Amino acid sequence: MTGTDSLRAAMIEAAEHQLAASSDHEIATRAVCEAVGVSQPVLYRLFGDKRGLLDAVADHGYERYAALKAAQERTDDPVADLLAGWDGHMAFAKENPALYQLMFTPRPWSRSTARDRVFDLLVAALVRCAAAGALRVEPRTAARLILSANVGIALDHIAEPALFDDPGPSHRMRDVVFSYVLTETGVRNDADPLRTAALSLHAQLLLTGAEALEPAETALLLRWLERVAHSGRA
Amino acid sequence: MTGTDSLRAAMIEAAEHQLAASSDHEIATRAVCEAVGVSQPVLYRLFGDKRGLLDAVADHGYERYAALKAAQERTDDPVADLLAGWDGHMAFAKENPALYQLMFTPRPWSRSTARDRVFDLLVAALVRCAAAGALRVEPRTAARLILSANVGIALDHIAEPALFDDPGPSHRMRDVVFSYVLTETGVRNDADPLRTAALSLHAQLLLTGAEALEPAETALLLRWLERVAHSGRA
DNA sequence: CATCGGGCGGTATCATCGTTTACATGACGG
DNA sequence: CCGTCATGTAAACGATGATACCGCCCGATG
Repeated sequence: MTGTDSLRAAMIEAAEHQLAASSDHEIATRAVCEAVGVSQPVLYRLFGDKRGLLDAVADHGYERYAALKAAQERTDDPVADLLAGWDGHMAFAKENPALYQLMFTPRPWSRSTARDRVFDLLVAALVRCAAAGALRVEPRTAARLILSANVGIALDHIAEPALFDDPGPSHRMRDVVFSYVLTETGVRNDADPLRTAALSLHAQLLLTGAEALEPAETALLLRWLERVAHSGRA
Repeated sequence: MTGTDSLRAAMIEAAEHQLAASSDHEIATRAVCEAVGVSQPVLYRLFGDKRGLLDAVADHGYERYAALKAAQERTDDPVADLLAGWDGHMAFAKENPALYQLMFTPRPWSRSTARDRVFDLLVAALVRCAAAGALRVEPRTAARLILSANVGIALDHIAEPALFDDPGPSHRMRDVVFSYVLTETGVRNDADPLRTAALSLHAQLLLTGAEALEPAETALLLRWLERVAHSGRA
């Protein structure tokens, strides 16, 4: 029992290691077998297929993902947990790009449940938010929205890893989707609404002008709007 | 000249066709060569690599994508064009799942510019919106947000193609991200943009105030905003 | 206790794939 | 007329995913 199981685990770990080390996000069944000192038929006995091995690697990736989540979440503020969960998701993608794509990118004929289980994890966190009265839509609906958006920017960042250093896009996306999903009390909008409103009116004034104001008033208004718009920023 | 170019095109088309027909989203260089009646070295002469062929297929996919966009957009309402562009993107993903993943999923060592060019296309559409005063953030920032979200749900739908029949999640995501990116006038287009911008800033000033302005200045600004907001009204 | 049978792993091999080498042909310019 | 380049072919090489077949150990059974 434990013999074959530990062998399974060893092969999965070797496969995951080689996947992370490979430059083209691919693994060779031979190399995995050699790494654990067995022959290829044992791989096909244990996993049935190369795809079976990859599915197992993806599921094992979910275990690590879940462990990372369980280690950091569970404060008394479910909304804060949600935000931290988003950032943790991005960190996981940054540290395991190949494994991340294996887990969250559609693979034909895949039987891995990693993505579904991450979805369920997210639903659970959202249900806690709903219990706190912070959720505006159905948890599964919100989860689909959040997970898709999260995967979207994560893949964007993986394609251009330099972007991982700038939390701007990720946090922007995060706040956008959460501001829809959560109630007003739950929103942590670090984008200054006053500033955006001022910018919007500034643009509109430049475009169309305002007949209700004298030209001098409009000019002074524009300068005030600039001061408001640049107040909190560099 | 045209000979090699038409050969190139034929191989790309054959590769794209076989990619769409393959069950595992993979192609074989041999099969592509046989389909056009040439030997394998010509493939390596024309594309250098299998990856080169895939890059060419992805770029050709962009051509079809751009053609589809050019055929449908360009009304006089740039915001409506944006919404139609989102739906067109989803339709493209539904009809060409394998090609879509080739274009929008990160591939190591890929030199395809398909995704970047789609990004530029989106930026252009957003600049038209900004010229109409409907954009609240920088076009490139908005484009990154929109494209990532669009790719996110598109991949979600590709993983579970039954979801393509329900426009709910896609439109929800679309409205969420657009409601952040566009001004109020963009999502509810019949109102006077200047008036709504003034109303928005008025509300924000009442809520939070502006540290960049003196209290007297803020008071005068509020009265001006009221005049602007009620200018065109009955 | 002797024997049998089935899990468990190894050896050798196959089919296919991506890629390259070596060679053939045909056009074109000096 | 001949060399050079472009263009294409035939054949092969190494690596890969997958398999048919053989042996070994070990517990069950008479």
